[in-house]
Amino acid sequence: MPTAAPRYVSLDTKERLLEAAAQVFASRGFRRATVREICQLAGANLAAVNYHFRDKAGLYQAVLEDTHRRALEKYPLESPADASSAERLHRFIEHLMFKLFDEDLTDCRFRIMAWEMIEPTPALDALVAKIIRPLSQRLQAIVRELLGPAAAEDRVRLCQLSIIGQCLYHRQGQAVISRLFPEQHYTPADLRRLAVHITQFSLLALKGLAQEGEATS
Amino acid sequence: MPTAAPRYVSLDTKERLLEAAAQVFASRGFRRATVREICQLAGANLAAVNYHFRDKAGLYQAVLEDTHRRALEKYPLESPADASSAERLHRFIEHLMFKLFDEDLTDCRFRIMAWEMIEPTPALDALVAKIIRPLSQRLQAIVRELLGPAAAEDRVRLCQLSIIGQCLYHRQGQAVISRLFPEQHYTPADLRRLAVHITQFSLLALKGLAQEGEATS
Amino acid sequence: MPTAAPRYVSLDTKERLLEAAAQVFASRGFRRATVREICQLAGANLAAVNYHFRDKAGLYQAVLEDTHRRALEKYPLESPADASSAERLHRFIEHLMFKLFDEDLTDCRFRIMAWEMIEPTPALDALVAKIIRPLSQRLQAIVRELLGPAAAEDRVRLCQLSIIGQCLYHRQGQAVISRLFPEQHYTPADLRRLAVHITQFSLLALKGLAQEGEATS
Amino acid sequence: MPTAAPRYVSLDTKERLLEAAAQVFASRGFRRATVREICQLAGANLAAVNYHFRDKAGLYQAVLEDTHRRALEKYPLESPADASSAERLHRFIEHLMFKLFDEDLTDCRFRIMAWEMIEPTPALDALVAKIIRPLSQRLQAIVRELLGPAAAEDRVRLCQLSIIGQCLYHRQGQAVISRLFPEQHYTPADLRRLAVHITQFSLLALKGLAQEGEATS
DNA sequence: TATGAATGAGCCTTCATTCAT
DNA sequence: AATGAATGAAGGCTCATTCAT
Repeated sequence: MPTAAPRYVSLDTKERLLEAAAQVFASRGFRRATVREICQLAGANLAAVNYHFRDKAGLYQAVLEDTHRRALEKYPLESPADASSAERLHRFIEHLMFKLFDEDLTDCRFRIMAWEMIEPTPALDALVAKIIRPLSQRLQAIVRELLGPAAAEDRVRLCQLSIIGQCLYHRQGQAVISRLFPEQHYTPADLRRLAVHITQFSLLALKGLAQEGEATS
Repeated sequence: MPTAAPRYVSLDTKERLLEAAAQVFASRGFRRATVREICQLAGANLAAVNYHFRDKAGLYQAVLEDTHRRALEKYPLESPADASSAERLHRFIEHLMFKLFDEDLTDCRFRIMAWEMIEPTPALDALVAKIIRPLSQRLQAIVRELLGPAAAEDRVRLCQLSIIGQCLYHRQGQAVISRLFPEQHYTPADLRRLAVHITQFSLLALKGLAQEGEATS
Repeated sequence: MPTAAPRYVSLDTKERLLEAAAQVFASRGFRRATVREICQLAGANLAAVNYHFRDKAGLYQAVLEDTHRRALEKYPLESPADASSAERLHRFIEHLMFKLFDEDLTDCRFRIMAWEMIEPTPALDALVAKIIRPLSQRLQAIVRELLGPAAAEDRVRLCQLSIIGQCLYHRQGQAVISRLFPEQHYTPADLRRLAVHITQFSLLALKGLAQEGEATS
Repeated sequence: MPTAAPRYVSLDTKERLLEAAAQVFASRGFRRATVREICQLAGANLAAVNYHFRDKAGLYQAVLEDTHRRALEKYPLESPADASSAERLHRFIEHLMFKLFDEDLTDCRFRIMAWEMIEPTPALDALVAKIIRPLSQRLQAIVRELLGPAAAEDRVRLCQLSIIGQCLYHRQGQAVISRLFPEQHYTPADLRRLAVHITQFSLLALKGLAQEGEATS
């Protein structure tokens, strides 16, 4: 009778690989990440990636799935429908900002997504379907509430893109921003302030557009 | 009767190389671009890059300089100080949007810059100094006018970033946007509409912030 | 019945590489030696050098260390302090001559050093520290004994260089020597004769200098 | 009637090339010298070498011939048979030492020869015939005079090699010598002192051997 | 006569992957 | 189940040389 207890021996390496890969993929993107660096960081053999995940691409896929699963466990789909739409917009933006600058990497989906935007891989379709579209729909609902039912579909979409754009630029444009404005930092306190600004900026714009819409109709 | 006009025959290879490089660098970034692909596209020998530009990095530098020079010829520095600040904001945004989506590649600086944001090269500092900072200062002046003299430095900066972010996202997030919103296109007409939206969105936000500022003081 | 003895099969490539590299480095020097030739001679893949030694430079380093280790095994540090200084000088010279012409390549350090003299690499400092300086000090002690305690530092040094020079020239000047004097060969017997000559030549000089020194003082 | 006067226009480039090549070949040897560096130093076009000398090898050949010709003009074959053999040995050694360390490069044959010893080129045979053998014969004559007529052919040859070896080592072993003995320099004064040492060392040895030879016979 | 331009061969290195235990 | 060893493809670069004026 073999040992009945499950053996977690080999999970170790696999898990370490996943963790190391998440880190490397998040900071370098898929293409610039090297299997070597990942294995080294994980203290694993160079061939371990191919053994456990068939492929560099397989590892990437696995990282995405793993991080998604973990994120769902950690942040169950919250839907505090009771809060005001303005409040919900603020929370959405703050959450996104913190994710984008989360050095902890327990959930690196957002940073990896930033890479996928620049150099998409075959994994992008799945990412969009599983992560981005749901987020987009939540944002869309908030924006629609704020614009009023009369707002055109186009208008809602463009506003949504305006909001997301403001957030993402701070992550993707960091190299430029830090050169233009060395005084701009990204401590948690800064991120909170930033979220407040973007929320305020967007709310004012949305309210203005809502009024214009009414006036027009 | 011999041709009196100078013959630019031998300039060809160098120019073809520059053009091909602009294209490849714009679509792949510096690191992923390969000298081989550039030479192949230009119909030139692999060693031609070394001969004419010393380096892959030298070629990159040359592309940036060449494209900058060409851009200055094509779009001389306009300064219609007579227009209203709102009008000037609109023109700034529209100009930026058209640049970001200029498939013509006579001026690929903006697309290359999008790459530099993600994986900066030593050329970034020069790019910031020569191209980005001047643009930033023009935008800053406009924003300050709209926010009023009482606005804090910080506020001006964040608003500027909010505006730029809205514009850039359409370029950098295209892979995601096209999946989320297949109906979103980027024809010249679309770009014009987009510029109008971003201008409107930002103006409303800026005006709102200006009023709040006054109320506070 | 499976073999109980450990199987060194997989050590082969690395060792073959070391051996081939020793041969090529000894005959071409570091710069002119090509990884290709080494790999071909070793029957190994071109990337094997990178795998096992990281670098061409790493392989070079490894060759030097390996050959040094092997040499120490083969010729343990002899210190027959009982012999006369003349006798010790003779042994020193003979040993050096044999090393310089050891075609066996189990110890190619001396031939590689001949290259390092011409085009030094970063490895030279270590070579001097580990191999040359100890030898030099042994020779210096012998020379000092023969010159007497009154001899100036300078004198000892120059005599040492005169002795080494006589030995090395036979190795480094071989291309010229074999053309000038086709009758000059380097069989073991010749080497022994050569060592006798150099010893005799140097002893006479040293004794003469010692007497002069006395006369002067 | 074309211009009768000879045109020295193009000689300039050719001469500059020869001079630059001498310098580069002397300091790097034939193989490590690059056409690029030579042309750059000469301020000439990259193709100039091939145009004027057909080949890198052709340029090398030309340098050797040119330098030889110049040397003959500058130092006509002196044969001061009146001086004592000891005196002539001293002059021979001092002359060689100065040549080996002549940074001026009007006559770089000796430094190039040092390279030919290490990595011979097809030019070596000619070098030996035209330069080295004559020198060798002069030295041989001096040595024979000092050893006396009874000395065996072998003995004369080995003594000759001992003398040359002492001289050459200072040039070829410089990388090692400067590490072992930082106090050893090669100013003209040092070279004179060095020549005195080597002469003294060798004379004592030769005299000793001459006496032994007499005693034996 | 002389040269800017172009070329092909070769070098070292890195990378993801596969093989053979 | 896991890994040390090995591999082929590709990348950037340098070099001596040739071509076309």
